[in-house]
Amino acid sequence: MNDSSSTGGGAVRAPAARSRRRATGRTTLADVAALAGVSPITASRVVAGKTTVRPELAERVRAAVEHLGYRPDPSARALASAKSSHVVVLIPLLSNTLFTELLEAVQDVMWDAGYPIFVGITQYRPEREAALLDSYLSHRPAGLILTGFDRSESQRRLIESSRTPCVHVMELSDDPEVHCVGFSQVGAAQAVARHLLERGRRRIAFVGAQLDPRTLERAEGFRSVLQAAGCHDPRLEILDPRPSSAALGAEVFRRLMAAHPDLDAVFFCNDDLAHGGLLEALRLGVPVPGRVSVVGFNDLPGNAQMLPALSSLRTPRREVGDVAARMLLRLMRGEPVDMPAVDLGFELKVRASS
Amino acid sequence: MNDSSSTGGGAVRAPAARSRRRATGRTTLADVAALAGVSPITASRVVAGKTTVRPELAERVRAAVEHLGYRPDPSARALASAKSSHVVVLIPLLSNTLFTELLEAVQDVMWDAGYPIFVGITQYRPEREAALLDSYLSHRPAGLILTGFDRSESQRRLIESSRTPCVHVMELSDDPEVHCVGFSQVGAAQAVARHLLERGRRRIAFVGAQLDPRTLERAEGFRSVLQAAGCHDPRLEILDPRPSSAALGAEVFRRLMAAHPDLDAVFFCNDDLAHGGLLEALRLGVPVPGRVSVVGFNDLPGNAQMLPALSSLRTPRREVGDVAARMLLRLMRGEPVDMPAVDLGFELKVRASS
DNA sequence: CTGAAAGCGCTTACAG
DNA sequence: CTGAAAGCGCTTACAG
Repeated sequence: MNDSSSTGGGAVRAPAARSRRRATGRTTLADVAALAGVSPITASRVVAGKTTVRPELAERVRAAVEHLGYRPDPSARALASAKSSHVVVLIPLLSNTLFTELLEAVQDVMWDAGYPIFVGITQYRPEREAALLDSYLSHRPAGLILTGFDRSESQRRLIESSRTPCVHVMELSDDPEVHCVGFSQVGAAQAVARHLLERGRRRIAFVGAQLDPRTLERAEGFRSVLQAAGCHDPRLEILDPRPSSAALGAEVFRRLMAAHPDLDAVFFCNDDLAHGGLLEALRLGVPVPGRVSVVGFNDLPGNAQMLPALSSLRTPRREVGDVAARMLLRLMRGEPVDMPAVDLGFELKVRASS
Repeated sequence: MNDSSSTGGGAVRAPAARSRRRATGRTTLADVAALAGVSPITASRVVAGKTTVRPELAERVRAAVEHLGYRPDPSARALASAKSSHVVVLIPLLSNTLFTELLEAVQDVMWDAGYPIFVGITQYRPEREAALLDSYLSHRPAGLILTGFDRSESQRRLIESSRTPCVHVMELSDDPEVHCVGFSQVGAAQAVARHLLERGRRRIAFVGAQLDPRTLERAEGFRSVLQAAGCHDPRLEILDPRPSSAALGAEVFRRLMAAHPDLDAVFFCNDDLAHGGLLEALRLGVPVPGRVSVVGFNDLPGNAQMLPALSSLRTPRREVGDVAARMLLRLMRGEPVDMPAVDLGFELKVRASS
């Protein structure tokens, strides 16, 4: 009941007294200050959570805010302080559960901290990311979360000169100036390769799609281990530029089996590829893991239901999102950060397929 | 080379002449106007794309914008015009490909039109949606895209009173005041039920999870057709409140087969449930479609790879996103919209599983 | 701890 | 078609 008076205030106050007035009808900080009997600056300080206000006054202001249903105007705030109160997150795409889980974790933390997030989809295209960065940076975001490090020198300078706190996710850097949260893509792929070698496999194929930087790092890790074991065959390294999908996994598995009947293991760089491969094995009557071991990557939901259940390298994407968001929050507040690079590791989930 | 002078301008112009000046170093519309030799208002009109400026002046302004690398400040713009230039999209979650595809389509259209989008995840929780709406509306977005109609009267009033152009997606309404783009959830489920009846199935189960409004509408459509055919058995209607997943689909399928050995078809309300069901059938040795037909919903990627390939009802989520975004753009520009409700239909993809 | 003044960068209304 | 003035709602310095 009383609430209605706070929004319908347009008719009550400043009734077209001054002709040039542009009435938006919005409850402003001035309204709050007037009701609390303080100056707008003091009201501003209370609303912004500064502690330099006498408790008694602060209480009066809070009561006024409550009574009027006051909500600060983000635009006015951003204009006056030269800083917006939202966070920008740039990810390659939404069609990989990896990124949606990361995003949800970031959003959970940022929402609690009062920061809405802008999500930009780069589609793994550098020009698209550059355009997004350019556009979003003009909003002067409070913080920035970027996927990986694959960008041009001029973009790095753009970010640098904007002085926007920034955290990179999914990869690690040695540069102490760079803040990042992730795990070793190379190391993760090495763990999978070693696992297959330990299972006695020697003719091991690697299947990567999309060919983004992280996929190439995994290929590198895989290759290094196989070369050291003296069983690396470049013909078993399939790098397909098309986007990752079950259909592609099935297609590649079929081709591999036809060309290399002695194949005894396949490491798919993504679980959806592996699902396709596993189903194709079923279709072809190739026993898994009897004849061929199959391992996926990321360990997205659904692996346990596969036939056989799919072994996969579990990547900590929720944790990455969570830790990265908290780190960014510290940077945004100017608080010290323990370590610029946080390695969250990974875990090989061995199931029936290997 | 020349570009660097536009950003490094802080040292060049207004060198701490007036003491109170807060130097942001940003290139402003005033800089553009000065260089072009026009007033800021004229420059503003050119930048905003108004046609009421003499071509010659407009050209000078555009050249100045180009030369200085001027980018309008969104906050200042929003404050002065009482309108932001971004669009808010509220969806239940990111873990359903349905919504990520819809989102990508919306983003594609809005990006081209120059509107960044804010994405809010409601997690199917009304309180969460209410909080998001409250927060995002305070930014005075240029437009709003909402999933479905399931919200309280007070929220509807909040949206209404904000006068934000709004389009609803995934469901249809009769109300001519309401703008929406979607298809008939009831009709889609009826199509699946009829298809199974035509296949000679009589003991048909329905499996729905999450129990959001659209799932319940599908249950309703399914029920109506089976009742009309005289073969509705309430015990075969499984409505599970847990989130949809392959694991849940597998679990429910196993339970159903154990309790009702005479079952001859299952309609899963989501493809991930159906995938789990199909894999469980393989595991149990239940022939599909020999003994049991299986149909999914949405027709997300990967159905063709399943064993057997999964029949599913294809929903037009990309088209929904695309059409909804274009409709919203028209509303935002105050242009007339042909029809307030656009029904995009659906298509039953019959594959080997039914 | 508190406040009067100025300013953030743009656009709205009003005159010409 | 063009512009001088005022204002959007807040915060930053600067004084007390």
